[in-house]
Amino acid sequence: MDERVPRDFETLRATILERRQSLPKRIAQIAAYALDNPDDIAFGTAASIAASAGVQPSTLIRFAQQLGFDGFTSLQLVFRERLRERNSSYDERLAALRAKAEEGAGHRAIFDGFVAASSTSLNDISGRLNEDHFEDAIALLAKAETIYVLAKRRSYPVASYIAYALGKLKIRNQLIESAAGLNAEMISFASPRDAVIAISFSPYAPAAIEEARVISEQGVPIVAITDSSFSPLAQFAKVWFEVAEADFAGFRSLSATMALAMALTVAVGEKRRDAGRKRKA
Amino acid sequence: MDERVPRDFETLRATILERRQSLPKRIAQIAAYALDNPDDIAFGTAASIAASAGVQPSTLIRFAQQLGFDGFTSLQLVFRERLRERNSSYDERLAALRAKAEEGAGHRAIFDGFVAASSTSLNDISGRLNEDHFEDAIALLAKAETIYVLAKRRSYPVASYIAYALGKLKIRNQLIESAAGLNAEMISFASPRDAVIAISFSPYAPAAIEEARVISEQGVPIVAITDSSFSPLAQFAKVWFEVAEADFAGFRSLSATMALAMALTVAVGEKRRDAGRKRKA
DNA sequence: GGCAATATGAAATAATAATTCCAATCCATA
DNA sequence: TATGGATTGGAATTATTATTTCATATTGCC
Repeated sequence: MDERVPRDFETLRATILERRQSLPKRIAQIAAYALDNPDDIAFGTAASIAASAGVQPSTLIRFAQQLGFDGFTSLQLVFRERLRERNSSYDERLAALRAKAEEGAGHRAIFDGFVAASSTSLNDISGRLNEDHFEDAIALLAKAETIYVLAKRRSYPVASYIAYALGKLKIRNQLIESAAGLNAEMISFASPRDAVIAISFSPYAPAAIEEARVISEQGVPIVAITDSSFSPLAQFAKVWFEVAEADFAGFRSLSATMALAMALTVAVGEKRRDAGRKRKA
Repeated sequence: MDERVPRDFETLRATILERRQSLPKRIAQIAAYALDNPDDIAFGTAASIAASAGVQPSTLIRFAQQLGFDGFTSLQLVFRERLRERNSSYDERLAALRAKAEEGAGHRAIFDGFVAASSTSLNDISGRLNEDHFEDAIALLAKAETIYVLAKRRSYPVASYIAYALGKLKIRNQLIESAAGLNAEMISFASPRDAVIAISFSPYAPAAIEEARVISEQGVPIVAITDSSFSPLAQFAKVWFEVAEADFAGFRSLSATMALAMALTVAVGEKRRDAGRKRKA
């Protein structure tokens, strides 16, 4: 007990991670369990925790001792303290954030700001998603041969995630990228039997708008995700969604757009699976 | 024990308030204490709580019995459960949505699921961001000549957003992409005066890990965003963040990672501005 | 492959904590 | 103010739980 014993959870966590390599098998097992189920450690008895983790109570005590505690009980105190702090400070933290962000102080405030912006955006979209539009968009995309994904600059991350997800769902798709300068050719392959997911927010990237125009003139239906009815994207789209992302420090959140994009993608995948099943039956 | 015993904290609270008038003095005393210090009830022992409340342990037990519990222990369980639920209410909501989606309950459920997964992730990260690590990461990145951004597959959208934001903030950066197959060369330019933001989640893309290894061997400091202490990325990183993203329908949310990434980026921008101002003054 | 050091399992033991019991006190009512 | 019932305090008892111990197994090393 003369060594410096971790007194708060974060230190404890760090200590465990640091020593992980050198811990014996069973001790490592309980170490992993502790980090995964901190609540169980906080409330359980040595016997119950040991059983859940698949070890003997004595191992649990040895684990505590290796960390410098004099027994399981003192180790448990750290886990309990963590729960206490977490719950008591939540409301206070939220109030403090607003004040802090106002006076532009501290990096933590920046982080909290982005979290708040994301939460706000999610909260907002969950209340105003138009379900009819959503169904229309899914139907439209589900019958497409190839789904083209079109987005530039700020929206590009969303496009790349859609492309990734479509790929994982084995849905043919094409991300319209500008690297090789072959976008025009890529677009020219699109036919009315395909479909496009286009994403653009103010200030609308000119390239994205132009490509959307061209592709819609080829008769390819477009599902658009954009930020207002005045968006140039909306006029080219068969179906469009309005997503209002909150911003912080000059950067808008992408969380609502991401959530909508993922939902569209997965719903399309599901619809296709159902259609395939029906065709067989 | 045949009466209906309060099984959740809210019911218990209501019951206590209702009967408050008719309770004997000492019992009322412990009742007031319980509502004022629910955490103490959750964590303490009968003796310690009784002492804090200024009563005898036996009174505490009588109090529990008057409420219909068969002893202090069962009363305490309600207080403990309350602490647990505080943390897991989002999780439960998410679990309910997952179950719904499983049984094929409409496309709206899919959308709600992704929104819930994102909210959960944000909620989670806001409580467990390590501020010291955060500051370390900012300091490390702020003094880098070039910031390299490394992420593959699912994490790639985050990387592309970071690159976009760094660009807007006029911070020199290089996204390590695989399109042209020149990654090795790109990486070889990195020096210890640069820094890397690397992002990878289980199952870790082998290319990402390998590139992180090489670049760290060149002495370039790495800031990693990953999902567990067992991540191979963690071992190469100077600073690393654990982000637990909730998943839905097989796709994990990116919202927490995005929020952290944006906060890092903007904070680095701010730190550089401050440093520049100081130099001039 | 054999030996020492280390780790683990299981049961015995010690410690701690909950509960019960009974005498003392309080309080309302006659 | 006397009396019965309810309430309370505090110690005794019982239970639960943590810890220790020791025999057995495993691991690393020569």
